[in-house]
Amino acid sequence: MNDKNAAKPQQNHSITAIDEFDRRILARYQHDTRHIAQRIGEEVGLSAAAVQRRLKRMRESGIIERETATLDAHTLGYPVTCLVGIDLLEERNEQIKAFKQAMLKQAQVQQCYYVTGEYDFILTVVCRDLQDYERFTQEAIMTEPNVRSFTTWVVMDKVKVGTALPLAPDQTPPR
Amino acid sequence: MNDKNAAKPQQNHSITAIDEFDRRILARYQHDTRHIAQRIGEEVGLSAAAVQRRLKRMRESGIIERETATLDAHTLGYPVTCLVGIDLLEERNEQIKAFKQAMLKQAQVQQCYYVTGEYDFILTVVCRDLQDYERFTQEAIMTEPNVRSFTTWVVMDKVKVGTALPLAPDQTPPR
DNA sequence: TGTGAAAAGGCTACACG
DNA sequence: CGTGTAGCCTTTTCACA
Repeated sequence: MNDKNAAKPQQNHSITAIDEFDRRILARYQHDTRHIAQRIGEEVGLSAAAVQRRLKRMRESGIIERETATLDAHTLGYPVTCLVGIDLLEERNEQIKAFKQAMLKQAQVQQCYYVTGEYDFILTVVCRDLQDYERFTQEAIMTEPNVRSFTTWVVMDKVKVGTALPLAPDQTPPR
Repeated sequence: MNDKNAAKPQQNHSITAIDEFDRRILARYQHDTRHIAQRIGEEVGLSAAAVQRRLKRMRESGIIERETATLDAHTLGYPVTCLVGIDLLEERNEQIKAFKQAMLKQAQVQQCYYVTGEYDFILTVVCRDLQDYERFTQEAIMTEPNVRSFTTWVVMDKVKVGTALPLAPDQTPPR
């Protein structure tokens, strides 16, 4: 049992049961996966083994989707981040699907949302400089036959990043 | 009572030196922090100990900023994600700073970018439903005295999430 | 679920190239 | 100077109550 990169054909939404302990575990673990089970256990009032069991179960059930490291984009050569709003010519299923596939293949595209409203897609793109961004738009965006227009917002400050969910319905003290 | 992660007295942003081994380690580790050092070592041609040392060094130097878990927002009660473009009335330093602080306090705000162009800020917000989003806008956005207007894009599909950087897999001649 | 033992992985000291 | 090896320590996992 190794990589299960295969598509998940089903999502056990209804079967997945989360209790208050799980929430309190996740509230800590999502911020720092190196936060060890023993300490989480002390904080939530459970043994380390119980915390491990719950983490394992939540990984298998898909509640924990992945565990990743956030790197310093600046030091690694990508000091510039741009958000891009894209308007397509035709919003037919084929076209949408094709554009999604194209974005998945672009390594510089960090995020890609298919949205309602003024634009069809909104991207987050990292680049080495603005010249690199221009090259990206020419090679990845403007070559897409279905793009009507796009708008760029250059990020001046990443005020908040990450995806920590609000899991704190309460800070009920144990005991 | 062991050595805790003491505060980092210095951050060598500019002096940090990364070689090809580090890049190849990060290329794997950033996608999956449970990818153990021994296997990384086999893949990049280093011993497990060397991989550990390099990971530790990169944590301390700040190249690895944090290690987090991405959770299933849908199952955890936040099935709706909205992107929000915000236009401020005054772009003075005080106002900008105040708005940033306000967004940092909002747990539902996953991401917040201060950008150039058509908007001043672009947010990613998770919510329980559209009614919850409306409440959010009323309580978190419209109460901010400096907001001129805002636009909402509702996410229909998270085509791509996460922040994995393009780390030249094997071919990065010093350029 | 908690407990305690076994297994696995991470961390460090030391010698080598 | 960084690596590999070996050994220790921590963390996770498993069997059982």
